[in-house]
Amino acid sequence: MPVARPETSDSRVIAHVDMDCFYVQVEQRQQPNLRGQPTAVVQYNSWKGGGLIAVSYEARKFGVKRNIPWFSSSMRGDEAKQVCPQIQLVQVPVARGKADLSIYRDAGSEVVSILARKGRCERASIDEVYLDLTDAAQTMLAENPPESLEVTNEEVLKSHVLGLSLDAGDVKEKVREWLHRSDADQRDKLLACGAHIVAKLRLQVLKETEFSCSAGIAHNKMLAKLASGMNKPAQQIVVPFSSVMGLLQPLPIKKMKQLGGKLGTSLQIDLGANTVGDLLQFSEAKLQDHYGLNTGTWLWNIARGINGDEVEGRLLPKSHGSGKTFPGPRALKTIASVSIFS
DNA sequence: TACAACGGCCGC
DNA sequence: TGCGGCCGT
Repeated sequence: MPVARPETSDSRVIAHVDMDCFYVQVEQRQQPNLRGQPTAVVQYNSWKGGGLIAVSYEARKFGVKRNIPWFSSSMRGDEAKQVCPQIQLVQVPVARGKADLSIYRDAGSEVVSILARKGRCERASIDEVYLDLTDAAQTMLAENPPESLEVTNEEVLKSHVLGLSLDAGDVKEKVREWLHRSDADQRDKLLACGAHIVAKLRLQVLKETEFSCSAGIAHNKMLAKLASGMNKPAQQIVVPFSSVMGLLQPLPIKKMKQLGGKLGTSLQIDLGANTVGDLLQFSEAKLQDHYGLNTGTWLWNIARGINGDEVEGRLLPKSHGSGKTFPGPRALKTIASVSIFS
């Protein structure tokens, strides 16, 4: 059996790119008069003004909230009008009697085609992309490391660095310091390169598509995804190794991807674990007893910020036309998450 | 409170 | 392989 790389020394560079209120941005590009205005995209407007599926940040200031209409309704078009009378409501196109999201899917493809210039892309949803920048970051570190850059892209200096103390002094200067440290851990240097690359990519996306996005840069998909949502819109954040436990420890268990449902509830009720940090006290065997080998190991790992999931390289949201089936992306995933014990 | 969705993933 | 449960959008 080949020796597996311990996940605890994971030095990949993974970005999670999250488009900002994407459906709204797509409509605002089409109708520039909507830019800067409180705007929401609704589908099925016949019942109480339609369900909100995207809300601009201007509208959010008025308390307009996104709503998953087919799931415990909270706010619909009529209600949005009440709290924000000037809100612009745009309807999702309808084809064959159903909401047709294809214009948004196509707009997402524009973004992916730009991101894919720098690394392997996985479309996680209509408006979210994972990007594996390991190779690009290693190349940059070898050939053009941040510490030797003569001119630094201003955008990367707007990055957030999780755990960086910002009590006093010039924030931008502290970020510059962190990004350009020559004595940093090698893994942090790779993340710094990732931050530079992502900053440029986000500018390029803005230039070519007019869409803004937010991003998280970390050593695995789980952490990158957690981070990308922390500062929206139009911002990015890096998660250094040293900040991982501080991020996870107080995090409510239900906020973790895959733990928002019944499994998360069971962890709270059956194990009394309300934060990710609470999971640390349970042995792997104990978690496996409760939830099976795979899930138990997965839980033990994520509590420690370990996640071996690969960026899969799916550029298209659906697999139509290719009759080709391949054996097992699943097997790989299982091996990755168990490998630290071998 | 359901009402009007859909795709990916997983285990059986 | 197909189906149902689960999960997130």
